[in-house]
Amino acid sequence: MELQDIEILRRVPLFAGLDESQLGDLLRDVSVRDHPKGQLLFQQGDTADRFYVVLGGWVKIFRLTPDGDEAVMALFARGESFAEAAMFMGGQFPASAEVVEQARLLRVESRPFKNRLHAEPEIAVAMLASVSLRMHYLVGQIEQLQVRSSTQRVADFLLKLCSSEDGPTEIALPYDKSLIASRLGMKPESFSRALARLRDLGVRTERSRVSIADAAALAEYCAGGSLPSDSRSS
Amino acid sequence: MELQDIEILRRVPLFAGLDESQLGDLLRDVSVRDHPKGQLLFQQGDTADRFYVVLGGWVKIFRLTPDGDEAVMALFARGESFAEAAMFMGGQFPASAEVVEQARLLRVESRPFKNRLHAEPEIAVAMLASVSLRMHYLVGQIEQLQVRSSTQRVADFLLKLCSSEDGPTEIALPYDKSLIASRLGMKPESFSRALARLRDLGVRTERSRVSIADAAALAEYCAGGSLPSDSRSS
DNA sequence: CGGCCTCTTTGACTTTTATCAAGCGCCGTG
DNA sequence: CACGGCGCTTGATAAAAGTCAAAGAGGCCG
Repeated sequence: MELQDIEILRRVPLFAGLDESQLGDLLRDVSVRDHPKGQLLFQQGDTADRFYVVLGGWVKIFRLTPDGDEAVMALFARGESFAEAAMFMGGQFPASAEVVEQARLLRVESRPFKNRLHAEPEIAVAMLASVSLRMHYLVGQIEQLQVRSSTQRVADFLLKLCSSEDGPTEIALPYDKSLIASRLGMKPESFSRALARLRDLGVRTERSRVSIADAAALAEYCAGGSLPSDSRSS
Repeated sequence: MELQDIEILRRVPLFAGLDESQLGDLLRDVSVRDHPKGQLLFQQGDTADRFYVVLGGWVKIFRLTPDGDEAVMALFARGESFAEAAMFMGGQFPASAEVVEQARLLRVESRPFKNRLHAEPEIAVAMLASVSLRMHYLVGQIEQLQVRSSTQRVADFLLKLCSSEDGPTEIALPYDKSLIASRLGMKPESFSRALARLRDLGVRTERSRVSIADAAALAEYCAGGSLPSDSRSS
């Protein structure tokens, strides 16, 4: 468990509201491990006795259709937790999870975690606080879908992918572009065009490799900046 | 506390995951009251020692700007809870709340509620379960903004307003149309046009009164149906 | 009663994204 | 190595919603 990991944990809604000592207590019972691409974390029907937080890499949640091919239900990236709802409920995992790209995961076991909540109900209350807050925020976002343009969403996605460094980077798309497009709520065509528009900001793509010349410029664009070709600026 | 109230409570994320007896335990410490329009529930800065669930009517959350006029931050309708994040955190309300339209509210006091969570941590775990589940759902909705059209959102809004009866109804808009539009994430012009489009489905509007000839038709349209004028159907 | 102000509606136009269609390139297989 | 499939890109077009502008409708106040 490294310092950088803690910073990421603080951004996970479940843990965001905990104070130093509460977080420390919880972390006594968890493990952090790196997982190779392709590893199966759990399968649909397994006992939901744990949940995970992604510290790096990618994990996909999927189910197998009767036809035998898989339906990807969700993709989780750094800073996101998954399977905690199943764990809290205490049944079985409703889907399977597989590491899509070499991933660093925090694993929280149900037993010690729930024991901790019983011993320190304040932790549960703090979690409810931050999760409630986050939920209201999300509901507001949904109702006012005044969100960002598709190009901004793609830029945001790329930024989350490269390890939050400012300089030039090269990253690998963890998945088919059409799947990424659907995760970002747009059609593959729109995704492709968005990438093309970002070329003006120093984003080159070749196959599944993307090179980013200036992450800071991307970040500024996400935050409301305009594309270089846009003549009008505020 | 009437049977109908319980049904609504079951739809509130915080309570959705509780079993019969857990919910019963919690309800021992709450009160249900009808509030007249205009009543101030709490003011920014008050101690956050309670939260509410809307069983009927409307409540607005607002702050006063330095200029003296109010900025509405949120509107809550039946089936929504508010101020629980502030209560869990235990500080002060960050904004004020006022009854916009004669409202029936469930009021939950912090002290007995938190005592209950301490006594039965299982309740906290169940709440975390359903809130987590809901959060994942919301995140999915946000990422894939393939949501519904603005007209469908308006239809949905109207349905939530009329007390879920099928027959013809007449309802009063609780607020300026431009404010409702912003709550629904669209411009006032789009809201107006959406209402115009719904006329084909038996929705008449006159001032702030809206009459719905056939709620079932509206519901079907929300669920993916098409407008009568749409020639193509699936 | 008249004038003004705000909210609402309507119209014309622009922007954004989906849709339809075609073409390109990589890659595995025969 | 040619073929065919599949994913990706690109172009043209259409639908949806935002923007700008102006007109209509109530309500409030003098």
